[in-house]
Amino acid sequence: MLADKKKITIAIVDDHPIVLEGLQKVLMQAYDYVSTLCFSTGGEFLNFIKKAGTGTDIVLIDITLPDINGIDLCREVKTLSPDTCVLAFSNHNERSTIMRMLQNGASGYLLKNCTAGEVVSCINEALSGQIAFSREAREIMARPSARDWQVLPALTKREKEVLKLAADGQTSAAIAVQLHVSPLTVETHRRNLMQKFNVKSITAAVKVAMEMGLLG
Amino acid sequence: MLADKKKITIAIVDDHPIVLEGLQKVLMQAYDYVSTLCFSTGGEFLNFIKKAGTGTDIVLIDITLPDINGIDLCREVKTLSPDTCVLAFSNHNERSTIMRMLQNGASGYLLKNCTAGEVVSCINEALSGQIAFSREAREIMARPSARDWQVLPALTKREKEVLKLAADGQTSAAIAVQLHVSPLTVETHRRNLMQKFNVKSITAAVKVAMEMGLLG
DNA sequence: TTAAAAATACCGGAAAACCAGTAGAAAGAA
DNA sequence: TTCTTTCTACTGGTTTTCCGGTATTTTTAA
Repeated sequence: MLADKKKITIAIVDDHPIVLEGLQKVLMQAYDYVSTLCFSTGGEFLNFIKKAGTGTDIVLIDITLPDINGIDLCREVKTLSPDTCVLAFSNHNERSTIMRMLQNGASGYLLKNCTAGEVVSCINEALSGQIAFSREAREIMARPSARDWQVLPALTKREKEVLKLAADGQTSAAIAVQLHVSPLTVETHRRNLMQKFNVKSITAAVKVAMEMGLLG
Repeated sequence: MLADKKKITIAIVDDHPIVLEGLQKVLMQAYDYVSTLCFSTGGEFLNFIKKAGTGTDIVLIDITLPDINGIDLCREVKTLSPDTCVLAFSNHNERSTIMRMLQNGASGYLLKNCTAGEVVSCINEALSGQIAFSREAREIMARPSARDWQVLPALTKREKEVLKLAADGQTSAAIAVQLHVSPLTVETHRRNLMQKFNVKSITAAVKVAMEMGLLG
C-alpha cells in the first residue's frame, strides 16, 4: 500500500472502542500523514463538524449507533459538509441497507469483516472520487437476489408502532386499545405492512424487519 | 493498568480483522510479555489447540462466527483444554446468551462496546480465577427483566425447521407438505415453540428467535 | 435394556388473522 | 390552496391460528 504524502483527516464514528483502536492502528500504519478523530456517537460527530467545519476528508460510519442510525447520520453529514466522503463500516450485509446508504450520499460500503488492506484501499478509492466497496459488499451488490432487490420499505410512524406491538405477540384488538384506534384500523395497517414487505403474514414481516434492523 | 510480569498467551477468535487489530494493540500496550494468536474461524482455533495443546491462557471468542457459534465453540474448547479461560467478546446483549455462555464454561462476558481498559481488567480477573463481566454485561446480569430470565430455549431439529418455515410466512398446511407430516403435527410443534419461548404467538417467537440469532 | 426425549397425530371449538374492496378525514408537502 | 400521503374505519366472508387436551411410535441417551 502506497503511503499518501499529503496529510489527510479521517474521522471514525463507532461505539466500539476496540474497533476504533483497530482502525487507528491500521490507518497509522498505512499513511504517513493522517490524523484520526474518533467519535462514539453520531451526535458527537455532528457537533464536531458544526463547530470545526468541513475539514474532514473521510468519515467511517457504523450503521448501528447508540443515538442515530448510520443512514440518517450519513445524510446529515453530507448536508453539513458535502465534501466529506462518507464510508459505511458495518455488519449489515443486506443489499437494501447498502442501497440506502448510497442513496444518502455515501461514497462506499465496507463490511466489518473486511481486511485492513481493504479498508485502506477503499479509503484511497473514495478519496479519488470513486465509489468503494469491500470484497463482500461488492459481491452483495453484484448478485442481486430477488428479495434483496426491493429497497428498504419506508414505514409510516403508525405502521412501525403496529409492527412493533404485533412482534410482541399482541392481537389486533390489543394493539387497537393501546393506540386508541379501531381494531379494523390496525388490521388495515397490518395488511399494508405485509404488502410493503411483500410477504404473506405478519410473522414473515417481523422476520424481514428484524433482518433489516427496523425492529428490536 | 499494571503490567503482568510473566508471559501470557492470549488467543482471539473473531472474523473481523479490524477487531483483531484493535485487541492486539490493546493487549500489547497492557502487557509486557504477551503473545496474541489470531483466528478468524472456530475451526482454525480448534485445530490449533488439538495440535499445539493447551498452552493458551485466555481465549476471546466472538459469538457470531462463520463456521460455528461461540457458545458451542466455548464448550468444545473447555473439553479440549479445561485450563484455558474462555471470555466471550460479542455484540449480543441478551441475558440468555450470557447465561448460555457461562453454562458452557466461559469465565466471563464482554460486550463489544466495552472500553480497552475493561478488556484488560476482565482478562486479569479471569486469569485470577474470577468470573469477569464488562460494565454493560454486568448490568444486564444485575437487572434481570422477566423475559431475560429464561435461558435460551433448546429447540429440537424439527422445531427449528418449523420455526424457520413459519418465519417465512408459510401456513401450517404448507409446512406440513414440505416436511411430509400431518398439519396437526406442525401445529403441535408450533405450540411447543410458543411455550418454549414463552410468547403468545409464533410472530413473537420469531422476533425472539431473531434477537437470539437462532434464525436468519 | 430401559427410561427419557422427540416426533408424530388426533379432536373440537374459540379466537384471530387474512382477503378484497371501499372511503372519509386529517396532516404535510408543493 | 391543491395534491398526496397517512390515518382512520367499515362490510362480509374465508382461512388459519391458537387452546385444551390426549396418545402412540420412534429415536436417543444412560
